[in-house]
Amino acid sequence: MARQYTPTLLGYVLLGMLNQLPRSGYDVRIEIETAPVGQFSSSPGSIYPALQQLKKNGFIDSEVVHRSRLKPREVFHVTEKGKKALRAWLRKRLAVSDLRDNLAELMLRFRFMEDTASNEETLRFLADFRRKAKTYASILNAQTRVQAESSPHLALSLQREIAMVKMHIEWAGQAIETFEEMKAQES
Amino acid sequence: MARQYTPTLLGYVLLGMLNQLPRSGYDVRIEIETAPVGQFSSSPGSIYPALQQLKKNGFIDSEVVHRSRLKPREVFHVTEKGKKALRAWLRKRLAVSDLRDNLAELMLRFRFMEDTASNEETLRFLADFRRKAKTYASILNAQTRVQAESSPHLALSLQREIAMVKMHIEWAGQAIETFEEMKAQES
DNA sequence: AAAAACATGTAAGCTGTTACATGATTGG
DNA sequence: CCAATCATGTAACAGCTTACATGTTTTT
Repeated sequence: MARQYTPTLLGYVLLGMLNQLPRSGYDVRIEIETAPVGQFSSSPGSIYPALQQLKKNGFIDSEVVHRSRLKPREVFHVTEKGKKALRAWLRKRLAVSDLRDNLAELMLRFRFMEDTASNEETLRFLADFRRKAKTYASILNAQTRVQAESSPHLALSLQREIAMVKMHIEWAGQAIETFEEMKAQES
Repeated sequence: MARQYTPTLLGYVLLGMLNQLPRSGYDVRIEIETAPVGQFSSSPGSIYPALQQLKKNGFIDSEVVHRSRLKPREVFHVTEKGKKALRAWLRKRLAVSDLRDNLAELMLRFRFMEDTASNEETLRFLADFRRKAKTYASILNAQTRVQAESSPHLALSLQREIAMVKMHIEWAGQAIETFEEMKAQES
């Protein structure tokens, strides 16, 4: 049995995009180029192999479409297996270190929740996010006390990091409010 | 003539660290592991080849040291060529898109300026940083007006991005103050 | 005597990048 | 008919990761 494959970040992004709307590789490239979803290259050498990989592993499937009379396009859509993988990615619990190292990925996850996750699930994500951010904030504050007076460069770097986490705690608070209101209106 | 090699981000970080203090590969690994400078792997397969590459291209050199009686260590130091490359990296002008895609690198540059750059140079960097951040902020504000009412996910993502840039503008302001005071005290 | 820490490396593999290559269709 | 756009791909390479491999010195 071939050992299991897990998509890369780019793979999940493609999964997320195709889950919004089935598309051709070309369409995906255009969107990544114009509405930068992350800092991914939109070059063919980047996108096409990634799509092939996803297809080979059964996360997406494709059908060839002759739209009017243009050259036939290969339109990809997410399979059940792909949807399952996407949902699992979106639901993954956060680590405190993600706040420092994987912010971009967390934000991508948040954005793709729009098409797959319930408001309840989004709220769970945001609550987890805020909690982990608070933990990280206290770690950083402890560091400030320890290093006390170091170089201005180091001190300012730490200050920036702290300001960053604080901002994210506030942001999460606002976001939670937004989604709680939406939940209230549902019932 | 071999086409010229430019260090990768990891390469510059190693250059910066060795510029602070000559070290062995092992010492570098330990520091990257314990005081995370970025999200680099501290594994030997990551660090040693990177050092070899820098050495091969004349950015660093090494001497074998028998410290007391431990196994001989290979201690690396930055050459003139390496220092020149490091300074060039630190001085590189910023692009607006760096604020979105390369924040981590910019902050690494700021930190390594401590050992190489004058306060004047640091101030130039910060001024450039703040200016580019303001440009980016106005771009984001324009986007807000355009998309107006979209999904809460997208709207909140954009809000977060804006809060982030604002925070960085303020941070740069503080940092500029700090370094201007230092400059004043110099004279 | 064994375990932990010191110290350095190699090999295989995956991703993603740039550059190259191809061909169809549409607009001027 | 020529250029631009549509559309898909391959090849070569760089960089990093994990896992493997090896041996020494110090501590227990």
